[in-house]
Amino acid sequence: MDQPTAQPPSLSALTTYLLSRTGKTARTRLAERLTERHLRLWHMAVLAALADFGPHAQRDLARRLSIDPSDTAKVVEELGALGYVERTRDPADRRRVLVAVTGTGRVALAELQAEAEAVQDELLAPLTPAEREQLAGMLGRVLAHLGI
Amino acid sequence: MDQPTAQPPSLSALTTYLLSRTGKTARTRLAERLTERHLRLWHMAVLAALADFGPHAQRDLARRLSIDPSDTAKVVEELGALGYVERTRDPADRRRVLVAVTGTGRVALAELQAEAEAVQDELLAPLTPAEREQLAGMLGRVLAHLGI
DNA sequence: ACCCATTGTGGGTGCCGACCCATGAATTGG
DNA sequence: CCAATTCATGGGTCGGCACCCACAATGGGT
Repeated sequence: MDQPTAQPPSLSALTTYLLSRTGKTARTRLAERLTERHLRLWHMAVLAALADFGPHAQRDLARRLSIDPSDTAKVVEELGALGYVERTRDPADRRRVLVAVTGTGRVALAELQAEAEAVQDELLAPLTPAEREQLAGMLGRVLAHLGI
Repeated sequence: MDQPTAQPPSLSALTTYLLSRTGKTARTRLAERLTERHLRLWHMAVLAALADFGPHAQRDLARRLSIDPSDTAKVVEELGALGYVERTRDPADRRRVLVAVTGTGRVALAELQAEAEAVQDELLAPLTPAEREQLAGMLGRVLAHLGI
């Protein structure tokens, strides 16, 4: 019966591996919930950036999130079709397109954040609240150190 | 000049996001080093499983690592071409192919583990040794709880 | 007025991971 | 001994992500 399903210890000993693995399931589970809404992770990131920092020229959006400008255009186009963002030509520099989140967009973002928190509760179930804070703090420091 | 590059706080507040992000860079950096050796992550996982648990029928390998059997065949084939594993028909059940790691394979695996540890040092640089232990412990518990 | 840089956009490529199906060889169960 | 099952394998699909180039519109500098 019981098929041996344990993971190789020589992998489990590597924090690189543990990080990659937990990160992947986090990403996958969140992505699944976004897919139900016909969105991908970049859509959420763009919405968040606009909500947090206000309207952006599309170029700046790309730079901030380090996405390819060409891909940014596609994501913004899709968000526009859903009514989550508005695009207007910058009157001062008519090359630029100013992207701003709409009310609908803010509502959608709030829902997405709720989804993310739900995933987080699933995932971090075995950790105490104090540990979750520690974890978040350490990950934050790691990312900060990477200049991300 | 200074382009605003800060990440949206409403994302950074989500541990799901932090996990996904750190996990991704961990995965990416390790994958880069593997690519230099014309390998991918699954190759390393298969080698590790064979080294830790001894020879496997290909099917069991697939079940243990939850890869598609078809993909397993391809990975094993590539490892075989490099001389890292040996495949022999199981005389007891000639449908099965027994896969075993070779001496060369063990050497290669050791090198890959060293690479992984190097990545780990890069990544976790801002953490104290005690914190790294905590981190590894927490991630281990999270994965265990997921039944992975 | 002219050249050059910037911006947005469309189109395309390549890689990877996950998946699925069909087939042939071998084994097992009734 | 026949039918159903298991295994390995080759082939293909699909979505996501990152990247790149070309082009058209616009703006800035001199």
